[in-house]
Amino acid sequence: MATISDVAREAGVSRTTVSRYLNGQLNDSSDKAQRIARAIAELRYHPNLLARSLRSATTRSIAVIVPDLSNPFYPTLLSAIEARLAQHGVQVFVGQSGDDARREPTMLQDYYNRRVDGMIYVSATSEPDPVLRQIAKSIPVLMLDEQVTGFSDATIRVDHERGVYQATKYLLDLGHRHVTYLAGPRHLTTTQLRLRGFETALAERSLTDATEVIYGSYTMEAGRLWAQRFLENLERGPTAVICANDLVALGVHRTLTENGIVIPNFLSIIGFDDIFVSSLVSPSLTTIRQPFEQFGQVVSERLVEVLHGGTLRDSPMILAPELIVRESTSPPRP
Amino acid sequence: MATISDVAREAGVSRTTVSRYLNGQLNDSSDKAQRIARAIAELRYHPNLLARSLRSATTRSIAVIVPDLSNPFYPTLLSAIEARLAQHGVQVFVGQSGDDARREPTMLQDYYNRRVDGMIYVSATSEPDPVLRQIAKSIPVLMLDEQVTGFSDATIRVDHERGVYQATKYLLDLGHRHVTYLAGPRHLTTTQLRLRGFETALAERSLTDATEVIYGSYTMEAGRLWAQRFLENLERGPTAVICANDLVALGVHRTLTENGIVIPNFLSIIGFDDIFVSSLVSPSLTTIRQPFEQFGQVVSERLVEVLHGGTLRDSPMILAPELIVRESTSPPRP
DNA sequence: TAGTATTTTGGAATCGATTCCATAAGGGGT
DNA sequence: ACCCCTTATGGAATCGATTCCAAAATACTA
Repeated sequence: MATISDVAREAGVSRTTVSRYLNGQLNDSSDKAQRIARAIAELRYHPNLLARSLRSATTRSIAVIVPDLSNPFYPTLLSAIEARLAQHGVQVFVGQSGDDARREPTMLQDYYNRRVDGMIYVSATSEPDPVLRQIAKSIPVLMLDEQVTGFSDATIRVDHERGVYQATKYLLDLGHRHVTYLAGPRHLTTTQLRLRGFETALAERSLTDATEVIYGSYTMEAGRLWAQRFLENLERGPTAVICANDLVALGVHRTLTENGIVIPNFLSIIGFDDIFVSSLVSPSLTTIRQPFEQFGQVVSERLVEVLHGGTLRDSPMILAPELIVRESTSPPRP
Repeated sequence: MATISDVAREAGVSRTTVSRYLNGQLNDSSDKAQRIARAIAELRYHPNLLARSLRSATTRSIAVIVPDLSNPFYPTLLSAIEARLAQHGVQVFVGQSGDDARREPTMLQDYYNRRVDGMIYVSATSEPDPVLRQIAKSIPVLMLDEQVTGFSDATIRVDHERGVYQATKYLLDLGHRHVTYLAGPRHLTTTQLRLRGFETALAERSLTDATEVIYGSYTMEAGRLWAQRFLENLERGPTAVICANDLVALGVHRTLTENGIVIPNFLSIIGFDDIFVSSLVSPSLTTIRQPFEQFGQVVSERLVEVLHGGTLRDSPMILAPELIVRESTSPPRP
C-alpha cells in the first residue's frame, strides 16, 4: 500500500507538499501539482483516513443510534439521513440499542471513541445519562423524536401533540364519543406529548368521560393484545382507537380483520408515523404522518452546518405532522 | 481528554504497561493493574480508537453496502447483521448506492480508506469492478444475494432457482397453465437464476408455450406498470404471475385491488423475499421467503471468523428458500 | 535596485495508541 | 551461590497522515 511518503518521493517533493495538494492548498496548474497527480495515479495512492483523522481530529463520520431497525420507521429515517450526508462525504455508523436504555451509554461511548464528528440519537428513554451529557459537550448530538430531559434544544421532532390533537378532533367531528388512546410506554416524552394532544381535544368538548388511555409499547404485539380484549366485549368497546404508532395500529387492524370485524364500520383506527405498510393494508390506514424526508434533510443540514464550523443553534426544531385520511376511519357505528 | 500517557503517569508505569493492561496481557490481580484501573477510572480514560487502529491495522468495523434502504428487504438484513456483529464488538458503516452501479467503486474505496476490516456488499450489478477486485485481495468482501462474476466463492445467497422452481411447480399443481414471470433487470444474476427455476419447472411439463417473461426492475412501480397492461386485456391475460420480488408483487396487488379485480380468484400472485408487509396486505401474499435471520447469522459468523484470523473458505454458501403459501394463490379461473 | 511583504516549501513535531527490542526482575534446578 | 530460563517492564520506533515553524523563493513597493 502506497503512503503519502511514497508519493512524495516519486514526485520529488516533500510529504507536506503532497498533503497540501490533497487538501486543495496547492495551485493545481503548478508543475509540482502535475507531478504529484501523476505519482498518485501511478502508485494508486489513496490516503489512509485513520491517520488523517487522528491528526486532524475530524473523521467525516457520524453515528446513528436507533432502538430497532426492524421497526420500519427507523430505516426510513436512516435512509434519508444517509443519502443526504453521503452528498457531503460523511459516512454513517448505525447501531441498534434493542430498545434497551442500559446499552445506550456504552454505544454512545464506543462511537465517541471512534471520534465520530456527531451523532443522531433516538433514545429509548427520556432519562439523560451522564455519558450522553459528557459527549454532547464536545460533539453535536442531535436527538430525534424522543426528547431527553435537559436536551430539548438539540431535539428535532414532529409536533406530537398537534398530530394527535388533529386526529382526535377529526374523530370527534365524525361523531365519535367513545375513543380509546393506545399510548406507548408511560415514561417516554413522545408518549406524554401525544397524550396531551388527545386530552386537549377532548377537553375542548368536555368529553373526558367515555374515553380511556391504555399504556403499552410501540409494537404490533401491543395492538394485538388490546384487540383481543376488545373482541371479548364488543358492544361495550369504543367506536374508535388512536394508536401510539402505525405498528400498534396494524396489530389491532390485523387481529380484528382476522376475526371478521369490519373496519372502519365497527371500529375506526388511526395510527402514527405513516410507515410504508400503512398505505398498503386494506382498508388502508388513516394516520398521522411524520415527515421523514424533511427529518433527514433538516437533521443532516444541521449536522453538516456544525461540522463546517457552525455552532448548534440552541432551539428545538419542531416539524409539522400531517393527518393522512385513508380508509380505516368513518363515522361511528350507531 | 485523557490519553494513555496520562494514565501511565498517574499510575506510575509506562505507556506500554497500560497498553498491555488494556489488551488483557497483564495479570489482573497485580499491584500495577490495580493502580492502572484506578487511574483509568479517575481520569475517565477511554482509548482513542483511531490511534489504536492506525497502529494495529484493525478497526473492528465493517461496511455494509446496499442498493437502497427504502426497500424493506435491506433493513431487515442490516438489522440482523448489525445485531450479530455488535455482539462481537464490531461496528457497522452503512451506505446506499442508490442502485447506481457507477457509484459503488467509489463507495468501496471510501470505506476501504477507513480501513474497515471487511465488507458486506449487495451489488447493483453483476459486473465486477477493478476496485472491488483490488480490495477483495486484502480484506474479506462478502457478497449477498447478487452474485458478481468471478466472486461466486464469496457469495452468500438463497437458492434463487430452487425458490422460483418450487413456486412455479406449486402454481402448475394448482392447475395454472398460463403463467407470467415478471423478472428483475435482465443483466443481474439473481434475475437469471430465478428465471432458470421458472423455466425448469415449465420444461418438466413441456409447458413453455402459454407463458411469458417480462423484464423490469425490483420496484412497486414495475408491478404497477405490468398490472395496468394486464387490466387492458383481462380475459387474454395469464391466470397467475410470479414476481421478481415482493415489492413488484405488491405493486400488482395494489393496482388490481384498486380496480376491483379479485385476488386470487382472477389472478394468483407470488412474490419473493417475504418482507414484513407481505403478511399484512389483504389477501396476504404467497411468497418465497429469504431466511433473513439466517443470512445475518451466517454472514456475521463468516466475517467474524475471518476477523479472528481465519481465512475465507472458498465455497459459496447457498441457503434454502421456503415457499410461504398464503392467500394470494388459488386454482385458476375457469 | 534595494528592501520589505508575501507566498512556497520542506524538516520536524505531533496525534495516541501498539509493537519491537533490550534490559531488569523473578524462579528453578543443581 | 551460580547459571539459565522465563516473565515483567519500559524506552524508542512505528503507523500515516496533518500542522507548526523557519527558511527559501518570489512578488511588490518605493
